[in-house]
Amino acid sequence: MSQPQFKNWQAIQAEVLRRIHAREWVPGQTIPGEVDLAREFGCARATVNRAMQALADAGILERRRKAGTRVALHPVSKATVDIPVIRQEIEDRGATYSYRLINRKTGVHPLLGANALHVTALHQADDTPFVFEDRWINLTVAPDAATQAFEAISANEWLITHAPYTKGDITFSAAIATKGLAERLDATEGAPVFVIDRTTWDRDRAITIVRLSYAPGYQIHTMIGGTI
Amino acid sequence: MSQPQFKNWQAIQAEVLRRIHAREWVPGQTIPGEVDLAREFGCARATVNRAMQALADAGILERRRKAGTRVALHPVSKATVDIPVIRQEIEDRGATYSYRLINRKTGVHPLLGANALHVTALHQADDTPFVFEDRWINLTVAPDAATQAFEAISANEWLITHAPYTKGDITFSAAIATKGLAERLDATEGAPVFVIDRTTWDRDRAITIVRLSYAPGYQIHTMIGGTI
DNA sequence: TAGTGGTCTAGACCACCTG
DNA sequence: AGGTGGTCTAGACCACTAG
Repeated sequence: MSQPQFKNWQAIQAEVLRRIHAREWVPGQTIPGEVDLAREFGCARATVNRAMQALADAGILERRRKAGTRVALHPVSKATVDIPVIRQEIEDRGATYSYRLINRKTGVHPLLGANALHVTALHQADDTPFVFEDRWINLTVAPDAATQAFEAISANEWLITHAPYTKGDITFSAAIATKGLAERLDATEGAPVFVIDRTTWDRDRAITIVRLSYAPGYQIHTMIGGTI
Repeated sequence: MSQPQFKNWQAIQAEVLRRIHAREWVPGQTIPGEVDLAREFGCARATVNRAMQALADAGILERRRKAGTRVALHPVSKATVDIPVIRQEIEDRGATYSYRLINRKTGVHPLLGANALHVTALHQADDTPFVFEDRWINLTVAPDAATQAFEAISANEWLITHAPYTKGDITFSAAIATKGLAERLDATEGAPVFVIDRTTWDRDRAITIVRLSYAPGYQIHTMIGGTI
């Protein structure tokens, strides 16, 4: 038995990936079970399981009890996008962060109801407009927000420490700068604007709904398969 | 000992999340070690480890040997975006997919070198332009592409099964439809266009570089914390 | 209903890092 | 230098589901 030994799950993961890329295992094909692989690799089944679960999380493999493990037919690539706090996003670029509250008043929101707070603000990088924030906060869920001026600290930042969420919806889209938005962002009317709409929830109650309109030139960068 | 028992890692994960949301453990705070938690939860340390690793992957916790585990100070939310094959993306919307090759010729690309293939094509949903694909393929890495007409099958689809990649860079941005692009997409000049630039690699060799320009109205939707 | 992955356990050793 | 997380093991039982 001169079988090479694979003693940790990362090595097993790499070997499985190698076989897929070398077409020893092709998409759609069922690969050997964990017991067989453990024997072949000379390790415990739990170690194989660890490696295979990581690959299944990444979308490379599809696993089902009884049916076994198959190489994914449509490798729906999963890209992980980091959604940082705006302050940090600006400071990570080596720029100086500044914040300016534009408006703050209570009102009625179609989804959040009557007890809602509407806050608009501008985040700047080196005193240049970076992103315009248009936010509604549910005061029923986050009553403390009613006592916050949001002049020194942005709602973006305040909410993180005062109203943790359990889940959120995010939508990325492209839009055109309207006249009003163009003035806020110091851009020309009709310029392309990257827009992020986000709703965050505490269980089933919506905490806040925000639209972030980024100044022209903004990009979101991410990687795929980088960690595997 | 009337301690509630947490017998599986999901239950432990839920309990940890509960304590964070209930502010029993606040951001920045070091939480008890795995041995202590295992004793408290009445389970094995490996089970606690499983739960904590999942939370660390999600960005909720920060773990370091010797230093211990802390609640993340800046919960850099990680949103997972699925990047499906265009055909599937259209069919998932209940629309009929169709594809039309626009141009195909070899040429020189500044990054891929002289042995490159340039392919432009249009993907349609119910015969309406959906996304314009502008792609370069490295023929040194994927020589089989030279014999492919890309008339019946799109390069987007062909590459998946014929040139698996190990990693990729992705950039999302917003742009304005130029005159030429507007004609391709059956849109008006100056309309907002969502753009995805992607470069995929096989180890250190770039396989393909593609720009996908989506017809106005396109959105990418994703969730955050949905799986936790 | 039988086979496969999902998970737990108790113990062990190791790698890393902070103090 | 010592404490913490990272990982492996051998064995066991359970949950799901294809045939």
